[in-house]
Amino acid sequence: MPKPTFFNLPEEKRQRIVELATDEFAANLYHAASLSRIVERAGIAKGSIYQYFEDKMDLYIYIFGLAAETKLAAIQQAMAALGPSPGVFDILRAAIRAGFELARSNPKLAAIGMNFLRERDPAVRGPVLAAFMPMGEAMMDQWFRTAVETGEIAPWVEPAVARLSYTTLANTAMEHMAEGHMTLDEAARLLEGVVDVLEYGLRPRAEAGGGPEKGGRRQ
Amino acid sequence: MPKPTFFNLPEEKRQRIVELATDEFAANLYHAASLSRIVERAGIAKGSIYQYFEDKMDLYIYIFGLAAETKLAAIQQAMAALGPSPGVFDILRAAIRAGFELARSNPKLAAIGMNFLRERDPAVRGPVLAAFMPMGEAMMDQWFRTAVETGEIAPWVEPAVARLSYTTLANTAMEHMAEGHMTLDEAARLLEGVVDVLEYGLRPRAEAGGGPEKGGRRQ
Amino acid sequence: MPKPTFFNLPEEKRQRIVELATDEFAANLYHAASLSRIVERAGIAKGSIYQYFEDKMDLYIYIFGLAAETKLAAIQQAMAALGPSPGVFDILRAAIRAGFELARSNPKLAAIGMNFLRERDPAVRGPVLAAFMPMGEAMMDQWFRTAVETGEIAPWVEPAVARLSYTTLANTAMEHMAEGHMTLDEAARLLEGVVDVLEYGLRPRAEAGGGPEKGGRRQ
Amino acid sequence: MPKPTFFNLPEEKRQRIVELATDEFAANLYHAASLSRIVERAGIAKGSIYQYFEDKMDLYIYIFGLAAETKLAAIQQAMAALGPSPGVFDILRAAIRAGFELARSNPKLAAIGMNFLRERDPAVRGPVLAAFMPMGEAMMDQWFRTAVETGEIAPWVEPAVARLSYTTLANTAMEHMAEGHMTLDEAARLLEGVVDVLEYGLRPRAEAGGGPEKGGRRQ
DNA sequence: AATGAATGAGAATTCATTCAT
DNA sequence: TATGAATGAATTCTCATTCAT
Repeated sequence: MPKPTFFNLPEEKRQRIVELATDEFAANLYHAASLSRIVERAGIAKGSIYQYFEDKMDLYIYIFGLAAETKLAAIQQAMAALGPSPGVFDILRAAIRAGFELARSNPKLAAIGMNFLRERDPAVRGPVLAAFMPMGEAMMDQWFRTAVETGEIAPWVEPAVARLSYTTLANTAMEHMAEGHMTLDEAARLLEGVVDVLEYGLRPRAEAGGGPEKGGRRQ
Repeated sequence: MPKPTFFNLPEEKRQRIVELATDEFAANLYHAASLSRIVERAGIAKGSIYQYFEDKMDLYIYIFGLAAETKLAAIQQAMAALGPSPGVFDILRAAIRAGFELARSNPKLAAIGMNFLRERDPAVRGPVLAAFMPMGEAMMDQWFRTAVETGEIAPWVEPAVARLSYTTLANTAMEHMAEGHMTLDEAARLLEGVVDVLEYGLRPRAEAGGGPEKGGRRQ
Repeated sequence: MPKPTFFNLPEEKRQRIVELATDEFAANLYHAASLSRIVERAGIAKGSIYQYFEDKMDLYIYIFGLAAETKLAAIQQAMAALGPSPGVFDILRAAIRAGFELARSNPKLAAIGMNFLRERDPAVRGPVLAAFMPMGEAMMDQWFRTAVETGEIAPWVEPAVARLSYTTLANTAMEHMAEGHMTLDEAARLLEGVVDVLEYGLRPRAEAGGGPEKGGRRQ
Repeated sequence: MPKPTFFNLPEEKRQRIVELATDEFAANLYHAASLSRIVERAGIAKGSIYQYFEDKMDLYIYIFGLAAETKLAAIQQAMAALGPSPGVFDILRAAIRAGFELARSNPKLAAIGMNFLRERDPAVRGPVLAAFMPMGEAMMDQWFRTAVETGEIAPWVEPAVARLSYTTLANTAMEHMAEGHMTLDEAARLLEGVVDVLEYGLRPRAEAGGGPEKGGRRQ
């Protein structure tokens, strides 16, 4: 959490710091990101950043949070347009569109999220997950849990697993796109195609057994 | 490629170096891994590691190669047991089982592969891909291409995208497991479930249009 | 170019760093000069020198520039005393005297220039020449070009070659002196003698052919 | 001096070592030259070079000596063709031609000499000069001394200075050429032109005073 | 006599963090 | 509250030389 000092800063200066820190964490994983570069580009004193934030991690969590908030807001707005009690696959499609919209309008915010999903060091993942798990993972798990309850998807689908799969695939598609292998439109359509597949594959089937024959959780 | 010096080393010493380097690259992405730590733990002089390898990347590629070889061998053995001309989804299931088997018997080797999939720096990805692409990506792309030709999956499925999706999902599941959230059996069964879904979702359908050709929504 | 930090340093400290760096580059060619030694002698932390300069080359160019400026100022002052439109050989004699004056009053500054003339690595020569060519080589070439135009020296004398010869000879004489084989006065007189010879030898001659046009022998 | 071991080596192996060491010292000044590279390319064991030579300097002096011998032989052969009691300027021209001939036929040997003339570290210059001074400098000094005695050049010309000037100019021209700014022929002709200038400038003049007006040694 | 593995000092450079002003 | 200089440990890599086999 930033120190009070940070919020006493003139708006413009605070903005500049946020912006340049965002740039840095969008372009590099945590350890490769450099505080020195941030303060240098922001034109502030090296020591000042420690007046505003406890340390590098504190700054990172703050920046990550801003990106997460923005994305969450976009998703919730998209969901609000879906009407009452939308299906989980409609939610997913809406979330995808919202996510890609954000990636188009603000690629750096999106990059911060993508980078985090690549983060490996537990010393980095831990604090961030601790801070944001409820906001991200918990929300999605709820979607799937509901979908199972409403019978929209088969009962053998585990929420955490579905969420992880969706997240992973979405991130992969966005990176594939960010690396220039696809246009944003192609990536979005592709991912909606994946949802189609999931929708088709995950829905309860008429077959006896209530799940895929050879795998899945049958206990 | 290691220098000849390395292969002239007493078996035991060579083993120790491989093991400690494997530990290091299993626990850290490339840049976070430290040659200094490796030599320190191995109890050899700073300069000695450069008697064995050209540089850090040379060592990394060697260690990565050992992991890749082991994994490839396991996969090919599993495929050999499938009988003649197996379907792509049977291959995937076999590969998954083999991969998870390896992760059980040698979690560090598996971790090296998982870490690479998180690698972001092109200066790291590039040389490794150059060295191992034929062995990994090219092989998988071929599976999917064949499956399209044999009509096993729908023609709108792009090999590279399918491969990326599969790889990413498998990696995520393995990491999920490696972090202790699932037992190995659970993870394996889960992933086979995903393949079930894919098999069901990707196969050519009788409906008009034959699939999400543009990836668009059909509702 | 030094970083602003460097110029904010207390005068005394800045002086000490300049002095010790000058010592180091006066005593060693670029690659043999050691930043570690400089910081050690200066009693500052290893990392501090990078607060002041971008890198080793940045420091070297700065130190070289100080030496070059000093020498140039001395030469221009000497030239100013020559009266209007002096002949090229008068200029050379003045430059020699000024250079040797400098070598007497500040042998280390002179040594830096002499060392550069011994430098072989293009990675060292390149950046320095790029920064100082106009100040050094271009200026001298102009002297000789003018001298050809005014008919003071024969038209078959190429500016670049004349400049190179003069520079090399002057450098050799100064080094010879710096090594204690001659007194400064002896060296200066000697070099003026060389200029005499050149003046006599290079001037347009009455003989047919006007000089060694092809550089060939005439006997 | 090489150890006896070296001369017991099979001819071919000895040749290879000499050749590759020559390459290395032709391409780099002493400190930049790497024993490691030499033994690596020669395909001999690192330790072996220490069976043949005391240390790096011992090897360098040996290689330098071979180059010096070759050059000296070429010069003496050229001088032998001059007939009895040749003039000093004819000797110089012959020496120049011989030197450039050698640079054409064996650029590496020539490069070793050129590099030495750029050497700065007294720890390098010292031992080499001690070993070869009589062979090189003493010989040339004798030429000029004789020329003064025979009245061929003016008495105010000091042998050591004339030798240094000649050496320096010749080296500069050869380097200029080696860097591709001149063809070998152009360089040779240019240098003979310089000798012309020297011949013209250094010869005893009719003027009173017996030397150049403003400079020269008048004691 | 030959080998070649081992050594360790030394090189340049980067970094997050501290602290006196 | 802001500054920005100072820190020193850490990084990868190179080198001439030694020494047990």
